[in-house]
Amino acid sequence: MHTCAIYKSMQAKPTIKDIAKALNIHHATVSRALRGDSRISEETRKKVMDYAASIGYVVDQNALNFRNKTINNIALIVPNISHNIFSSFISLITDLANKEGLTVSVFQSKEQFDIEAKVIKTIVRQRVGGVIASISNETRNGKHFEGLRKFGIPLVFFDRVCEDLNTSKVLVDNFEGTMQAISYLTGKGYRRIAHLTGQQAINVFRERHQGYLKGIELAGLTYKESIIIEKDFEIADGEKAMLTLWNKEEKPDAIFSDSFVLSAGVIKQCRQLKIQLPNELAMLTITNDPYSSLLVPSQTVLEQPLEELATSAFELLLKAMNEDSHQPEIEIRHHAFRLIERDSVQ
Amino acid sequence: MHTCAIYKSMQAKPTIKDIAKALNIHHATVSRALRGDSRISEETRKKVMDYAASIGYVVDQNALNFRNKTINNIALIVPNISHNIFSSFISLITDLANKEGLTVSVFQSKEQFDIEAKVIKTIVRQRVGGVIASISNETRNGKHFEGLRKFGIPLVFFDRVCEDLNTSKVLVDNFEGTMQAISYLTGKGYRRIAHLTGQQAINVFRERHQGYLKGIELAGLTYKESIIIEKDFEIADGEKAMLTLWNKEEKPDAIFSDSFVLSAGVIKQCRQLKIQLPNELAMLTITNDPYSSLLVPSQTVLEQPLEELATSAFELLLKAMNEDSHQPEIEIRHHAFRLIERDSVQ
DNA sequence: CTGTTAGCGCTTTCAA
DNA sequence: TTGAAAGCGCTAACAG
Repeated sequence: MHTCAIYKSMQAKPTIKDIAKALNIHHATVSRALRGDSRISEETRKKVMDYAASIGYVVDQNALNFRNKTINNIALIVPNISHNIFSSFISLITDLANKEGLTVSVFQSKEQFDIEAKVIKTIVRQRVGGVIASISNETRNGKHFEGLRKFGIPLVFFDRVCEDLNTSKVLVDNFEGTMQAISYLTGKGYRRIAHLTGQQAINVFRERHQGYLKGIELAGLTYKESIIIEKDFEIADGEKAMLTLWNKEEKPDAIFSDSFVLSAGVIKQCRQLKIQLPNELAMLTITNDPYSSLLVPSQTVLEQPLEELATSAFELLLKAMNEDSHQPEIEIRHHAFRLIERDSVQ
Repeated sequence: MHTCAIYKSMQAKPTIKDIAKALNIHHATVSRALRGDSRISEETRKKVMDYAASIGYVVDQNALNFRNKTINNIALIVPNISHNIFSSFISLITDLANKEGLTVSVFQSKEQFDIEAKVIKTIVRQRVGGVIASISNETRNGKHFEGLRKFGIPLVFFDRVCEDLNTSKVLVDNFEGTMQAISYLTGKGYRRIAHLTGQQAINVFRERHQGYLKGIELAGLTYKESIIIEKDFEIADGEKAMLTLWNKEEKPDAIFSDSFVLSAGVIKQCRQLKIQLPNELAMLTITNDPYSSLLVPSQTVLEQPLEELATSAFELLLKAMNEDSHQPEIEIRHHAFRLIERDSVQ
């Protein structure tokens, strides 16, 4: 993200001075008229408005922000824009922000720490009003986010967070939700539940794994098999994981998967191995992917409450942006998963 | 998108004047030192750099852009951020833009003309450097884009375009591609191919439908059944369309679907109707959805070359942004579909 | 090599 | 009700 290529604006845009000159009044008067200042006479106001419209005057938000030291945009950092959970989140935040007159700049870390750090530097330079972020798989601490704090740029994390940073956070109740999901499975009679998850350095995966272990423990079971995928999930990871599990002495009777993509891989592998789903193997997936219901069998899922997450994150960000103090009030919100029963569990 | 809520920046940030004062030099010298102007002595440069780093100085991009009348961001308007094709496109454009030191603001029309028009007004105010857009289903002409031209803001359309606007465009060869796809199907022996498509006012759907008709004609067939979904596609639309087609006197032996979502609905309905796929019914889908291979049967698709589209769109935008003339050179690029054979056609 | 000055587009005192 | 002047952070032209 170098900065050599910055582009000249191509065209002289009309300014309030142009209007002022044309109407033989002072540009401050024009400014006031355009903003509907009550001290300006109706006559002048109309004259200014009409002329402004006729030449296609539009206020320069850049100059405005510069002059007023205001800011009308926020930044969103996600690991991967094109992943459904994040694009849905971007969509929700964009709508909320636009309603408030805020513009949204999106950035992706591509799950890489270095890119994330670069993005943060860019964001500081841009003087955005605030940042909502979900960290990359490689991120181990939040030092690179400190630049934001130094510049008083509010930061709210969602889902994947820097636990060492004292900022507002919006979290999904991974531990609780996973534990309950496991109880749900054991309640249905499943006894050998395997867990497909991600890097344990990331809060969400660690919490889910702990919830899994707790759930197994609570049910008094002994079978515990976890496969931890260290990189970004791909379908092939699910396929491989399933193969590994099925080649073991004791085969699972249920898969608890932390990702739609992994589940898709599992299903693919099951087709290969002629495993009957859901008869021979139940599946429960964490995801809110719109296509989970299209898989065969349609997936029983633990749905992340994306709308609540987005609303909370945006609320907390706005609150922080509106606070005067340099020590913004920290708030951590938890949202519960929703279990959606479909055909992959019987 | 009202504008009442604009936020004050919370904190006094160090400026070059602070540095100048502290070091007893002129702020212009600081400015030059920071930018590595060769005229500044190594000693001064180092002093400035060190002090700047020590107080955490970061240049104010806002002020920079204002002063230089430069712009370092572009806007992206899509119908729906969370639709895979668009989020993938956003992802690609974001990476290309960031490499050039440009920031990307995303907007979505939600397939609504009114929102699209509002978004464009916002973008003009923001004085972005350029716009890449794909229009909403409701958009019938490009008058609301004229504001951009008036301000010399370059505009490049991709995929869904305003045909009345003389701007650069990046298109998929819908007519050609569809025609070839139909030939592919007829070559495989299919004789009753139905077409599921969208509003004929939108270039992509109209072109595909024309390609479909041409393909049928070329094969000397008589069966022609099209179902046109007027709104944003949903799974239920695919289900309903399939039901309608199957209830007709003459049933199709192949479905040519303009959307992954519609195909998903078709498959769902086929399961309901106990139609054997692909034996009783072949399917060919236009999409580059990463999950088309996960459907059962995995979908033979006409893939949109998203990377090429994004690269082209960005190239054309950059070119337009770099041109001095007020009459930018218009370029229209076409990209071909790629046929990916899977199991839904035998 | 460095300082001076002016100004980008806009708003906000202060004055009239 | 309007005008005049100053200044946000930065750079560039000119001078020294």
